[in-house]
Amino acid sequence: MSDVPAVSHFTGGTPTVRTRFAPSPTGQMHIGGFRTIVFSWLLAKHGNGQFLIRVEDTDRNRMVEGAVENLLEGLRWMGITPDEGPGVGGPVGPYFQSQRLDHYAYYAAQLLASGHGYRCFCTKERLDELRAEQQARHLPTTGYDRLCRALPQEIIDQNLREGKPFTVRLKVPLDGVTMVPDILRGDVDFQNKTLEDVILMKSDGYPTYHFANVIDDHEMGITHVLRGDDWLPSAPVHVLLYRAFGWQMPIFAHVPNVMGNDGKKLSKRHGAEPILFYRDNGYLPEAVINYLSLLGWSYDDKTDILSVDELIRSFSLDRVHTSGAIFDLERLRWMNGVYIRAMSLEQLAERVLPYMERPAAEGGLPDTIKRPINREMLMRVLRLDQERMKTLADAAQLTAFFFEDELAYPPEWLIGKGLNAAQARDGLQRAYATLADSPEWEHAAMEARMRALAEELGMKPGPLFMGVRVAVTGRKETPPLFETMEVLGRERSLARLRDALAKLEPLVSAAGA
RNA sequence: GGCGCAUUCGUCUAGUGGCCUAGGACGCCGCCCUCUCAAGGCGGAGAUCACGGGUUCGAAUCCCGUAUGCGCUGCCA
Repeated sequence: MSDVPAVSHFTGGTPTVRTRFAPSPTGQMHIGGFRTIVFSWLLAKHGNGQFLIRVEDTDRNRMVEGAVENLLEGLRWMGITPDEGPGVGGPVGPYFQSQRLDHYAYYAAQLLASGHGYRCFCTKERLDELRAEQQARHLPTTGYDRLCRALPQEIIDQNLREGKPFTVRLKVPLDGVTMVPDILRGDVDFQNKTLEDVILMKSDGYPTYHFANVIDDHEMGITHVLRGDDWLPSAPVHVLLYRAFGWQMPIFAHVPNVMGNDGKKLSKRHGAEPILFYRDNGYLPEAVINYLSLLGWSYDDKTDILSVDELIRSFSLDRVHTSGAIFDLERLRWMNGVYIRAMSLEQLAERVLPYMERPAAEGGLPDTIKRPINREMLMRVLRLDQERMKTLADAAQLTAFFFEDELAYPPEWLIGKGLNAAQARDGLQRAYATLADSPEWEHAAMEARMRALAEELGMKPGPLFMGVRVAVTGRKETPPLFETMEVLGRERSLARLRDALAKLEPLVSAAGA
């Protein structure tokens, strides 16, 4: 226990920025956590440094299967590649705290020896009772009553001989002030008497967050600790620990939390979707990063679209502010649309294809449509629908009629505004004839002929076109009609018009009767 | 209850003593474009800068107090 563990302290030559994100694998990461990841990553990359992942798996009861893989998958999707961490390794590993137990034991012993820590033999039961009583009496100070802080050595020895389990607590100064230097908020002072003798080592030999994070950040050469501001209240404990070890502190930046619509910290309960939800729903990682980067940070007073390169180039802590931000899905959707519109058709086709080809139950095209989707056809379709998409997942709904064989829609839709059934039928009939006669299946020519037809019939183009639109697409909202028909092709368009005529006939009879 | 942090349009934000009768963006509304829906263009509503006191010739910006919100108060992280 007293041997120095085989650590490789970070000894990177030139001064550099090293940041980390330290998730505990207790569930799915949501977008709030990823905002902190984005900040940490951008800061590291901006400073030409490293960003690492360290898994804080010190709570054996709350471990969730697959949580680490899930996080890694989210990172991969976002295009954020940790320089060190699970899966990639690195010079200061291991990057799982459960594999660093010897480090914590070593430093715990050191703390015990130096008198900065002490063994606590109190049972969980006693602590629970203590807490219950404190709460019942509404005492101004809660927390451990420091019973074991001054245990006589004989008792300690005896307890040890008897094999009584113990925790190691930090011996917090009883008075004075501990200052937490936070680069975003300035110095935050805490009266030591309001601090608790927190547990550093649990009785199972695992460290608590307070202990492990300090040791690991030190050993891993972390220069900037970015974490949610919910950590600020326990930061003085960490400061005390750095001081007890005589280590230089990293720069602390307690970034504001991301909140849900209700103004409360984002959590599973507040509609905080796991990050992969956004992937599955057709959001682009570059848009998500852009959006997230602007939650608590800003570039200037007018810029809101920034590429990852631009973000890396311009990100800095002094433009991070300190109040919480509510996650606004509408704004993300808008931004996602901006990115979609900026893509080339080839890129868009490439990226949208997997979304369209997945099963209908997962949001893809109707299962009756054969996969794979014809690439060339897809590009022609996407040219028309690109500006109508907010997410990649929208494509299936938007474009399905281009690929379907049978259209289903209420026949009444075929009757344009201000028309009766017979007029609509006649218009459709003439439209069919006109289009069937078109020597070339080209949108401008078709439009010219159809406008002439409208004039001849004494109809407004709008209602006439609407009937054709519904006939050909089964929708009331589509891309420009004639370009749509051009893409759809002569045969299919005319066939759909014939079907529409058949559907309309009963309505005409009904109206006449 | 104790401790801490925060507080500019509904939302994200700009603003670090005079350029602010507070700017941009999302959303909303209207107009234009137009065969529908989008996209785009133009315009509009929307913030007495939480409130109250100071400091100052001058405050969203500095100080104090209050209120409200959020967070922490676990052998969770």
